[in-house]
Amino acid sequence: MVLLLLWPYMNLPKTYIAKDYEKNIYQKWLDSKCFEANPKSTKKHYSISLPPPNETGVLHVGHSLGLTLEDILIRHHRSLGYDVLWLPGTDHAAIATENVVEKILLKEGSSKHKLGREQFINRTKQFVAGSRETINSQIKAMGASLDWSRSRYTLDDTLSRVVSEVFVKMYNDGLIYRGYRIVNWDPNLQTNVSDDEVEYIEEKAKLYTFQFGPFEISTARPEVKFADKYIVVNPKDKRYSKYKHLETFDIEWINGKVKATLIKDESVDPKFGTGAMTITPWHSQVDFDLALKYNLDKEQIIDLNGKLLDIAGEFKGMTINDARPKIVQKLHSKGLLLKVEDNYLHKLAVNSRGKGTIEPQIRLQWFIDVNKEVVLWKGQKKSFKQILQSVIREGDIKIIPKHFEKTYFNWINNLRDWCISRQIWWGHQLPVWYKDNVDKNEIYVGLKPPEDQTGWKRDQDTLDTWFSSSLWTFSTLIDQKFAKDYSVSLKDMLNQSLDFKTYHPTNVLETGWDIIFFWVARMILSTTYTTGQIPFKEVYLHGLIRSENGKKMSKSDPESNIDPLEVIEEYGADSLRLALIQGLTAGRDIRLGKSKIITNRNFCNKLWNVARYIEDQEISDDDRVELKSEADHWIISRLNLTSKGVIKDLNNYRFSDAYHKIYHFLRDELADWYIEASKVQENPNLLKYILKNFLITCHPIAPFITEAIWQSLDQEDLLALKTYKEIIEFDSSKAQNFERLVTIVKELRLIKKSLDIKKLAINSSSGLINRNFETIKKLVRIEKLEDGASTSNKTLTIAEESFTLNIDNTVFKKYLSDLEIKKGLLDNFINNLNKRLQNRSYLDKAPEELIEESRKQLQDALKDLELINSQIIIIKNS
RNA sequence: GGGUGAUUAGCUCAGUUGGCUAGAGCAUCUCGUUUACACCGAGAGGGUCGGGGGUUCGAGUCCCUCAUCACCCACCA
Repeated sequence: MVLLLLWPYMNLPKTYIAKDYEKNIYQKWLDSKCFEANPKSTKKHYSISLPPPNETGVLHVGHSLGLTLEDILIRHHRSLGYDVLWLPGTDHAAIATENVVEKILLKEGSSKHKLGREQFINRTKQFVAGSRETINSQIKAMGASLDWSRSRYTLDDTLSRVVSEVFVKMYNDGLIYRGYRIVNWDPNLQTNVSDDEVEYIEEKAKLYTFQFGPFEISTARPEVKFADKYIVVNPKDKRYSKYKHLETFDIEWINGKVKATLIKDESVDPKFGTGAMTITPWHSQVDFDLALKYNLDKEQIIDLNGKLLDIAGEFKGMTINDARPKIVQKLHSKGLLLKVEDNYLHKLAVNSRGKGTIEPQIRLQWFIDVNKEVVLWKGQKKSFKQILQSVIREGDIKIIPKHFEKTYFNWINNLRDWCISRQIWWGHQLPVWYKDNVDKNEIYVGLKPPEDQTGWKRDQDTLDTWFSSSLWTFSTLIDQKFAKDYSVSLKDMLNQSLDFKTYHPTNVLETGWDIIFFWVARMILSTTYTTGQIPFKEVYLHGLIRSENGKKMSKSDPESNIDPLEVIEEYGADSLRLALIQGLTAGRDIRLGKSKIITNRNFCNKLWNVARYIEDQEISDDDRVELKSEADHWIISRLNLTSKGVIKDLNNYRFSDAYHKIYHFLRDELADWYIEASKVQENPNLLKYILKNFLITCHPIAPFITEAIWQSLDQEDLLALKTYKEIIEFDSSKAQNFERLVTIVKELRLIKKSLDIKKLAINSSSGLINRNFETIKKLVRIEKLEDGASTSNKTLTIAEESFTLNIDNTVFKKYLSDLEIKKGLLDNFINNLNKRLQNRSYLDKAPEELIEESRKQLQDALKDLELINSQIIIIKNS
């Protein structure tokens, strides 16, 4: 006890326990309103829209990465002196949310249809109300410096208004149409989904070959074949050259005779199976396209619940899975089954939400036309497809990393009309009314219901979630006072909203590459159309986070799954942030495991202890900073380099490089060398200066710990409010002297270590060594060699400084082998340089600075070699 | 079938317009308890940069080719 009291007083505890600080610090930031944007400010502006998480979501490590990168960019720009807006919000996530609520209802023995639309929506609102705060508080735990005063939600009045406005505008421009098209129908969820939401799961299935009149046809899906009456072959296929295009055949089939027509079309692959196939236009996109091309009949076989219709005769009402073997059996009994192959690899289409099997259906749906050239962009009428291509091609928007531009173009080239209607209730209901009957042609599309509502019925469908999120960058910046004022047009709403005028286009969209089609492309589409502006100037794509063994993280595998909330609790948000950017490359997946997080927790603790040490120093009252020792000049030169380098890296999205600079400075320069040196040649005011400036540099990357230390330095203001500062001047020749000192210390340590000498003493007439002798003594743990103490003293020269050592001949000779190795390396290097410098072509073609550098390198190397040689001679002679 | 990315130390990865005597973290090994820190310090070992060819004064970096892995898109009757 007594002993403890005698220990020097320390402000800070010995280890940094993040959770003791982070919540308080975040609250302080909130209280100071330092995250709030100020559009009236005369500073330059910088803005990012947070990709809105699902309101019912729980923070996962993918969110953490996005939040970390965006927060770094945001804080970095604040430090650069910008007025900054980072706008948060949540997405209503139509299908996902409806799905969750339906499951809850199912448990209660209820269903959405039992409740009815209004009650169901109320129920969903209730459910959602609680969970939005959950995700937001988890975002705060990451340290994200969002402007919460501007938080938005996709179902806000303003955003809903904009959704309707854009729908109506597109409809009036003829860009939205209603039509019968093949859609991806999910019988489980009773809705269709967009092409991009369909996933394919590979499975083994049976491939059946049947006799179909004179043709043999193969299929994995006999149950849809009832109404097949078109055979398609390739026109170049010689096996079928005796038959003519449009020739008809009477064919015995599942339920008796059918009349079938032959179609010859290039799209058929003659190498697959028999080269002949039948088509089912109602339940296949490709078949549907063929049917359109040749104007063929289309018949529905399967209903919306996945059951067979009347056309199936005796099989009517059966589900597909039940009917399949029975139909095969029937065809077999009729002698029409020729072959069954078992291991046919087949890709099953499923909904990415809920994994229900997709059953293509023809349905009357709403679409956005991507090919109609009526959209005004840069003074020309273009199609959405053309605009999507041109903004990237012409550099209006830059994608980082660049190679994703190819993926993007590839997707756009294959883009079909975007199906925007969904048969669910949670979301933006279509602003569409029908007179009397849904199937009749009288349609009203408007912001408000028809004035005389008698006989009008609103479309029951809602819009694809991505329709509203595609408006996110600008719909969130519109003044909310306009939401219900229909006297103000959409154009005026934009023009009169200061936030929109100030912060749009946003500077960068930061998101995962997996969302480039869903969201990035659609934002460009909707935003250019509505505002005439691009939504963002740059797109930074990050990769997916994988577990340490390279697998996708999943909650079902708790061994490898990293839960950010657990990590924050145990190691702190900063450790997680640092781990996420260590080794990060744009667009590439990263592996994340505990070890990386622990490394960075250790790094935080190192910073903590450096601060602890510095705070313990007696700082003189005047607070004046002055450079005294060579170490002082050196560390300032390093700090300068680090600080400037980090700023440059962050300007260029080089997060990992910035990380390494900070890591290197703290551990290898400040802690290992300068602090140790400063214990001998004290300069506490400078130490504090270095710490403060280093904290400013680190703050965007590790905001919590830097702020915690800043607060403990008795600072009255918040670190979060500080801007980058110029580092004071230094003398570079003095800085270089210290560099030489470092070389000497390293060499002496090596001698002690490799020659296993416990006590080493040196003597020197060198000014550098004598000025810094106490430092060397401390760093190497050596003694001063008394003048004339021994006649067997050996002379060494390192970094141009000579000194004598008290080692005996046998030990000294062991040092020879070290020197020989060094000499070998140096010889090699010199040879290469000589070769290069004697090469005529090199001298002619290489840039002058480079040649100059080579010459200097050679000079230095020769000098080193000379020293080593003389050293070797001394040792050999001793 | 079309496309993209990757292949660098035992592991995870940097290496920006070619200038490299190829780096970092982790792991391994040796040494060390020096009052900021053992969540520490001082050191060491470890690589013919996937193979082959080419362009160049010069290639980890650019081009061609092969191999392996991962992913995306389309198709799969």
